[in-house]
Amino acid sequence: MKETLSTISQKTGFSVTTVSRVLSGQAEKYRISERARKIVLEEAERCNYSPNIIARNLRTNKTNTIGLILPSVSNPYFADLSSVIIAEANSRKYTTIVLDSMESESNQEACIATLMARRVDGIIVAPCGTDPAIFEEINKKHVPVILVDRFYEESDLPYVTTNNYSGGVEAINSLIRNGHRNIACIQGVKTSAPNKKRIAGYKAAMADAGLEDNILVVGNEFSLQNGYLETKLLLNRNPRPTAIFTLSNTIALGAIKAIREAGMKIPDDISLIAFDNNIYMDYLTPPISRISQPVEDMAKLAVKLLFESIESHNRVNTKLELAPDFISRESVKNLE
Amino acid sequence: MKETLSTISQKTGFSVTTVSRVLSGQAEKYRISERARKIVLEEAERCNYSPNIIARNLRTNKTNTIGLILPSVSNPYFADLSSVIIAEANSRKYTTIVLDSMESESNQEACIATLMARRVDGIIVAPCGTDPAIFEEINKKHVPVILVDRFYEESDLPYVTTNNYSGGVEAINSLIRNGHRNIACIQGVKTSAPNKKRIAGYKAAMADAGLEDNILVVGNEFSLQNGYLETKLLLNRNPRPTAIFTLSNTIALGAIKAIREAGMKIPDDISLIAFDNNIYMDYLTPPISRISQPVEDMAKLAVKLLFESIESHNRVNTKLELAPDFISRESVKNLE
DNA sequence: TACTTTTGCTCAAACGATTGTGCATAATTA
DNA sequence: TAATTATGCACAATCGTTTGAGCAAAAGTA
Repeated sequence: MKETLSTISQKTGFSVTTVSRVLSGQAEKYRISERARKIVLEEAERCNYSPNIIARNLRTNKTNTIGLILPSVSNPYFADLSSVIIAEANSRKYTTIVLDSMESESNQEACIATLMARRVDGIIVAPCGTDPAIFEEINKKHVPVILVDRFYEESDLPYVTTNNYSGGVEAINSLIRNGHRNIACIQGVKTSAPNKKRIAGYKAAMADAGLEDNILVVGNEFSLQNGYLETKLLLNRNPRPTAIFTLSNTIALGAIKAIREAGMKIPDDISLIAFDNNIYMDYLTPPISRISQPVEDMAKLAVKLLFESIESHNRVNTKLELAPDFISRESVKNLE
Repeated sequence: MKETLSTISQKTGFSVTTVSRVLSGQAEKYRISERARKIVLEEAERCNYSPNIIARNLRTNKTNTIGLILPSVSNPYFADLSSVIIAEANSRKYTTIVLDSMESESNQEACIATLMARRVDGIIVAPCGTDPAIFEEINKKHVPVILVDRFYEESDLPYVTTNNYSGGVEAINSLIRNGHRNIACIQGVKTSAPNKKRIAGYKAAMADAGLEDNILVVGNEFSLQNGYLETKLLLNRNPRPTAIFTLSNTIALGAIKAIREAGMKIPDDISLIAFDNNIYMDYLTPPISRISQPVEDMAKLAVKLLFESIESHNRVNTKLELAPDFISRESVKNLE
């Protein structure tokens, strides 16, 4: 492990330059003789040489590393996302540094500082907060930034997200088709763009059906607890909603907990539709109807955009919305 | 961002050395005057200086980075583990590189090569495969290695894991207390130590109850599909087991799927107990009795051990088994 | 006044790679 | 044979930081 170009140079008698060129595959370009190549390669093999990437990074001013900032690494949705991103980056010979902002803007700033100090070649982020300024500056002056899942509507930062509006519309329309009129929605972080779009879809679909007066949006966090508490309150309302639309998988679990505690059954006593997809949702009783985000496609596209940007040394300004899938299960009662 | 010690040196008139010492908090130690400190700090502030960590790493031969290799980044169990490890490392000013071996030894070797080339200061790994040699060599010659979850019985590499044996015993005893005699077990990767220990616990508890003849172990993968297929077969056996013990959460989901397809109900027609804990298990119908691993404690201890090793420049040889929790729910029928 | 100690700072090497340029020698051509 | 071109390699600078050693000038002491 103490093997360097210099030690190989000494062993073989060739200069560090020559050794470097052979080992970095530039032998052809710099006309290194077959003989020299062979000797150098054999010595490198023998001593198990592994180039010091730190030194290379310093010299080339490239780290072959990307940064990934997520609001919650352990959330299954983001765990899936990171899994795909890590794999995609890896297939391009890049390493990923995953950081957790824990839904806090100050943590997020610390994450950014870490990534900038480590001179990553690009950043993929599901941002928290409402101010795009810091990412815009980085994107303009330093390294490319691609937003994923969450984005800033007023900014021209590139992003890949689900078509959250149509997801909201689809969810509500399916409820309306089943005769529901009194549909409540439990939201997550109010200021996040996906949340806003889903709410917009919900409201538009309700309005289209002439149900403006029944619009009811509660909650403020993408968490189980939020789902639980808000559902408790919803179940006490008069009239009680016949259906609940939860804007995340965690909120859905909280809602289920509250519904059970009230001794009620899904879908007989109340219907439920959720955003997000997780395999376990099919194993709940009943399986939950849901709006599934194309996580793998989103992750792959985000990486693709990032590398376009890195390799071209230009910024992209692509904004992509991928269509969600509606997965119909048995958590919605037909009231007609 | 093009700000370096050298540019600050030029602006302020102090040498690069002095600037470096002020900015790295060594002013006291090297008797830099208050006046000089102030000037340098102000200039650094003004131009928004951020040290080039790559250069620092090269010079100090430390990267303040640890590597984490997992068999499946998206598996909720490992997602939880990585979340805690990332946070713990971060609180010690370390960055984590997460890599996915995808349960393949050749991938695992590639991961190791990546981490060594990047000169991480230490490695935490839930290894796959049965050969500890490569990790032993790294641990001996290069950087400290701590195993987590999975480990090698014959090796003296340090590890933190669950007491999988007692977990197996507890699961089976609880079934036996409920009158079960015909208990099948669906395992994961046969060669992994946790799997072996769980099986050993299962067999010991069965034997203690005089049920050697009823011992039945099937399966070979920590996956939903394995759980599904093996359960299909188990349900066709004669006599059919009255209870199934699945060695992971994914296997449990597969078992549930097969049981449902057969038109059977848990626990009325068959009982189920699983290894691993996930919040959604409480929301299944019925909630699943399970052996919960202390993921957070394991992660924190693994990080603690790693840093002991890094900071002391010595290897630790601690081997820790943490007691699992038995979470009793309604997936087990009392046959008596 | 002369010597010692402290203060405040700089020099220059080092970490390990990459890379533009240059220089012999060998091979080719005229 | 002389001029030209091709071949094969090495020199030395560079990336931005850290750090042991050293050296004036200022302050303290005798």
